[in-house]
Amino acid sequence: MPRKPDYNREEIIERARDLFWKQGWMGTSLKDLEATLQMKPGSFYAAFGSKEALFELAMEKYASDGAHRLTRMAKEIGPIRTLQNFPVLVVENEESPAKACMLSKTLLELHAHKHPLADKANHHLLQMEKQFADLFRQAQSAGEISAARDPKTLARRYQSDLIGLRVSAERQGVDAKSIAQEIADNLGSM
Amino acid sequence: MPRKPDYNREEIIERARDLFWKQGWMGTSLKDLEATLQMKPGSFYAAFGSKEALFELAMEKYASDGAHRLTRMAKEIGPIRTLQNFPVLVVENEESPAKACMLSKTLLELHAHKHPLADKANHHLLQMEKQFADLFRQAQSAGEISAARDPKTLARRYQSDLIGLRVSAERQGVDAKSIAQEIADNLGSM
DNA sequence: GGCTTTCTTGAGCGATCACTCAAGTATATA
DNA sequence: TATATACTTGAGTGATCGCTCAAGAAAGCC
Repeated sequence: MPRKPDYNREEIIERARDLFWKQGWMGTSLKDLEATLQMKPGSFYAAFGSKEALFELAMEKYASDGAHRLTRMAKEIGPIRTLQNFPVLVVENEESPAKACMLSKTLLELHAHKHPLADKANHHLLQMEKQFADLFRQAQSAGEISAARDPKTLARRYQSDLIGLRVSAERQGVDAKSIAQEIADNLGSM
Repeated sequence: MPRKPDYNREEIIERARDLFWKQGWMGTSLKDLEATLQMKPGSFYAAFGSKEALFELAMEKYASDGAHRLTRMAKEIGPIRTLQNFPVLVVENEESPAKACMLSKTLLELHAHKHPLADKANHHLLQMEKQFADLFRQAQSAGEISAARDPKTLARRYQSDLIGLRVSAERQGVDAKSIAQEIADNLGSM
């Protein structure tokens, strides 16, 4: 009977993700969203309920897309090369809205305010860490790196370095590709 | 002839620094500042001119205090132990307004908006990097670490790792002290 | 075509933003 | 003590914040 929405919901969420990723939570106003998503306030609130609800969807999309990309890479080139290539790819990607990780940015911006979105960002980061640990475990099983060290410890350090790399990549006058290459090289000699 | 201010300017800047450091630029309103600094808007604007001007002073204080602390440490315990201890100290300090670096936070928050404060944060980060490079150079001269690698490259990587560490320390459920210890240990075997 | 149902539109809500300024108050000099 | 010179106060500025809702437009079913 009724009318269907004029927009593609998934595409809207992706555009919102890119805008939030780039500008942050407080740095993105509803005017910004209206312009980028081509939606008037009424449609926006009918579709998503609130700015916060959309941010949550955007962050989930960010996290799950990242997880899928990692899984796909691991299938294609194996765990150790995935771990080595990932930092380089992230830094080299000229199309992404920002070099820095959206989850880190959200955490840093909202942690002090005890905003629920900060906890959700942390949750996604923990999931990512688990995925890294899995890849290290697989690399050890395949004999690609030494089995002496705890994969969870390796993942924790790897993620921390990756976060630092991605913040550095956001800076001007810093050769982030070199840092990424160093991280990759370090993994090669373990 | 005139009346003197009721407040100590340096102390006010320190309190502003702590609040901005914790809550960020957009996350800190003038109401917040009025409450924390115990200043009414009129006094505030007479003393500092704008929120932005005070943030800049706060960031300068943050940077110069950090630089002095590093210099002092290097005099007391030498360059390599300074580089090793610094990450551990930063993570263990329970009194600091936030674990993450104020400069990184400012950069991430304001870079996309091309806000002048983002450039100033980057400038201070570059100064810090230079100081780290100096410490690596001193450590090489003293024979404490191998002279094979470029001190600037070492500093760049060190700072990137430090930034990652400090973001990680802001998270819940992450053992940042272990990461800090790993960074320190790595420097020991170079 | 008429009816129902949903979507879109955009003016406008109260709250809060960074900031201003006229009036009042305190202090050092004369 | 009188006066000049800041400094402090806080109500109030226009702009923008996230968000609401009544009215109009479009599409599926009879």
